[in-house]
Amino acid sequence: MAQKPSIPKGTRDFSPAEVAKRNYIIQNIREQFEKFGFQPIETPSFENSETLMGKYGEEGDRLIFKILNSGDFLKKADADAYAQQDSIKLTPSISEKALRYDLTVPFARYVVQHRNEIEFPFKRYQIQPVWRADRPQKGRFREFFQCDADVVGSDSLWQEVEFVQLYDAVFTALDLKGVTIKINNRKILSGFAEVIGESDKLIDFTVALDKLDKIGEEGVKKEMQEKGISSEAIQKIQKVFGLKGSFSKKIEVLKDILEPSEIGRKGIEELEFINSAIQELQLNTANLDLDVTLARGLNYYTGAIFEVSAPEGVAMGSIGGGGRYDDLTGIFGMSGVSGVGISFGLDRIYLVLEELGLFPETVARNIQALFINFGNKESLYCLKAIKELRAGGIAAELYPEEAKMKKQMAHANKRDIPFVVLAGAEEIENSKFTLKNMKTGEQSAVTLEELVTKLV
RNA sequence: GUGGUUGUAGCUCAGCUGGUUAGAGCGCCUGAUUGUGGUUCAGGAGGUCGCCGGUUCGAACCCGGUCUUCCACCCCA
Repeated sequence: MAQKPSIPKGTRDFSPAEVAKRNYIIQNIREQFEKFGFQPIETPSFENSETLMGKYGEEGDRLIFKILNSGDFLKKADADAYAQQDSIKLTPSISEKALRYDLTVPFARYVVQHRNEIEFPFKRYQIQPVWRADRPQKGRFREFFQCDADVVGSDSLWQEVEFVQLYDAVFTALDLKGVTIKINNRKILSGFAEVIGESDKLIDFTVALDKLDKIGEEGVKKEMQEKGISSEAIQKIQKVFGLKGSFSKKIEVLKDILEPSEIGRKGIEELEFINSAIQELQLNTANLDLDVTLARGLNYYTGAIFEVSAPEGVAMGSIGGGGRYDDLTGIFGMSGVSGVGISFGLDRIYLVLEELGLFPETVARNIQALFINFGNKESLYCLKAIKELRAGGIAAELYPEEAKMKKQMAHANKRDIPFVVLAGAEEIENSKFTLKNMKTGEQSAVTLEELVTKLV
């Protein structure tokens, strides 16, 4: 009969304490988003498959959760594909909907669909769960929250400058000091590929370069060679591997390397613009760093690429990412509209704050006082007081059963309720309440007015 | 999707090369204390050893499968 209940791989339940902490993060992010002028939208959990499929590359398609058609779906299945055991070919005929994989593509769809109602540039934020059929690991789930802020309809590089500041503002608000905002530019990467004469191998080249800190210089070169990039070509950008020092020092080296490439020079120009603005404006707690090995989201980023890593010493993948995509809405038939945006990984930020003990103690909402239940007459007397307290903004409740005193006290204790109020025959007679401080154990007889002032 | 890893009470973990009734600490429940919790003391409940199958006289332990956990690829928040 009773099967052991469980939840799917990579999903989680959240306890009241966990929800409180998650809300604390969301609240801070939302506050900053709104301060920067972003407005919230929400989109459905699932989209038409064709909206999502093919937007994240082949790998992405594999990781999209497909929803099986309702009804007798096999009747409409592609018989050929089924006979050939070709899952990829069969899928469109048995699944027409899929769970949202990220918030960017649904946003692009939203913009195109509502273009006549939207005032551009449009700054929207969106905080919703997304789903990926990935293999779970630490900080990697199959259902997780993204908190995105994007601007569409503005080519201005000031947007990038604003996003760097937004990252800084959020992590400062969360008291998470020392995060590194890594920035790169797709044009730099294109420049590299151009300089070595391998423009058609841009993706292979950058994917390999992205692994520099993981597999080292030799590993990267080896992988590049395996992808058909000659050692002479690699030699031309040898300096890239030794790139270090300040932002401007790296820029100087890049200028040298990318001199022959027009697109490369353009990338440098953009990075310099952003960096000098940030130098002038200053960041509160975050660091801005140029990282030419950064190559995420290459499928659509065309300009700036952002990634945020946790403070040093915390083993966690990136806690945020983003970038500029010049033709965000082109895939849905609305071309020439540029987008740029960033994302915060709520679940990972949670793990980092937890590890560093950065959640304030006050995140969990709790009642101020529990009234002990001595019976119906006493309960009514208490509820009148509780009504007053609530009207004054104080959270309070009555223990629902006329249980043993010990049980009621223990309940207050386990719930970490700071005060207990007792009102029995004697208190009622004197129009008083006995207020007990659960931490110190002190208790005193007070009037209703005193009760309100003491519990505020 | 590939390779590996983990799974014993609510929690953290013991359990000797397979051998009777599977243990500890913490937590939980009851009482000492029928208007006083957090301390103490006494007692108690709780496990188809992830699940299914196999080998064996006998399996928590060995084998296969499956689910789950974590890790490395891939990719990514």
